[in-house]
Amino acid sequence: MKELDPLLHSQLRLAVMSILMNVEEADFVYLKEKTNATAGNLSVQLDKLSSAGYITLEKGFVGKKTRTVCQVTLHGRKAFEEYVEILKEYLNL
Amino acid sequence: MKELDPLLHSQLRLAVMSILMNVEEADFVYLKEKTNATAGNLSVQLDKLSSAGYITLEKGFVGKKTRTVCQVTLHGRKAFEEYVEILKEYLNL
DNA sequence: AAATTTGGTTTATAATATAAACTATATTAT
DNA sequence: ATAATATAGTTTATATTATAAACCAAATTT
Repeated sequence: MKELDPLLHSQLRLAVMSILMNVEEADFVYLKEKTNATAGNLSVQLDKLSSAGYITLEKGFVGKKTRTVCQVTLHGRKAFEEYVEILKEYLNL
Repeated sequence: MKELDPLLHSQLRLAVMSILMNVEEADFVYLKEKTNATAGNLSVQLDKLSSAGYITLEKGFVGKKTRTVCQVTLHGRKAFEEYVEILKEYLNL
């Protein structure tokens, strides 16, 4: 049996990636609401995805408020799709 | 987003359940080979699945050698199917 | 201007996965 | 016969991970 990418095989990171696969971009607040994660947890997991090159984090401002915008990269997209393929074998889909 | 059953959302336990969903029963040695897990890890994860009532463990003998036979329970089957349904939402399947 | 909210990050803790060490019996080689 | 190796696991220690709690800085409300 093939290994499931441990970076994606995590509840919250998978949820984030799943959302990002379907939108052009999403900001921290939106992801937090959608996933029901705490800010701390989300922050940590976004950093991991970013460090792996699966997403980009653009930390900017709206007026003087910070705004972190996330986007899935091509690399992240591929990893997600590969993960899905392997998972399908596990789930008999 | 719905929560993914943490008992199933684990590489090894998911692999075990996936195998057990497709066979009448499987023993420790078979599961170990199929999953490439170490004996220690497999032992621990089988106990967790068993404690949750997702599988049964029948520890018997073949001659004088121990043999642990595993089977998925109805409860386990339901949990697995529910898990798959929720996961599908994550994966857009 | 004090209190609260917003948008996060950092750090401490709890939970999990994993491997290493161990036990008991069985088999093989000397 | 007995020493060495293999088989079938379990127990325990450790590394990794996830999560929450505590914190920070700026903005908003009272």
